[in-house]
Amino acid sequence: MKSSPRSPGPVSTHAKIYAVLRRVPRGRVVTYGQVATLAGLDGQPRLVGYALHALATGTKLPWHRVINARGTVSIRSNGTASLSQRLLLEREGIAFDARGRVSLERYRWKPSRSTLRQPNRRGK
DNA sequence: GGATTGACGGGAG
DNA sequence: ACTCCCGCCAATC
Repeated sequence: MKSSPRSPGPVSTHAKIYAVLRRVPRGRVVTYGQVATLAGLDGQPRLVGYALHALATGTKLPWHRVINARGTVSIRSNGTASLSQRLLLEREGIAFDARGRVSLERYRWKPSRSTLRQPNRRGK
């Protein structure tokens, strides 16, 4: 039996989030809320942020591709935004606005039909 | 084991 | 378009 800490499900919440994160292709970004939805935690974007916060420094996960719904790099508890995150994204070809915002309309990752779990995004 | 926090989102003003 | 408030749930102390 798995020594699941206090995970309600068979897989820990973090694991689900990390699994989704791994699918985010290079040059694309996703919002916390979107990751939460894809991870089966629809409506709990904070859990995503918490999971990312627990990531080790040398993680292989593309954590930098996760930004908030405003299209900006989230401010850490540190009080400052991760500058490296922006650099990593720009390095992948993602352009930032003069105000430091990314065009979600343009870079938001759209998962394949197979992994599609999104209920119905604001279909513009 | 209870209380607080936290890489957010959405609505309301 | 921006700011403030509340809520959700897990992890931490």
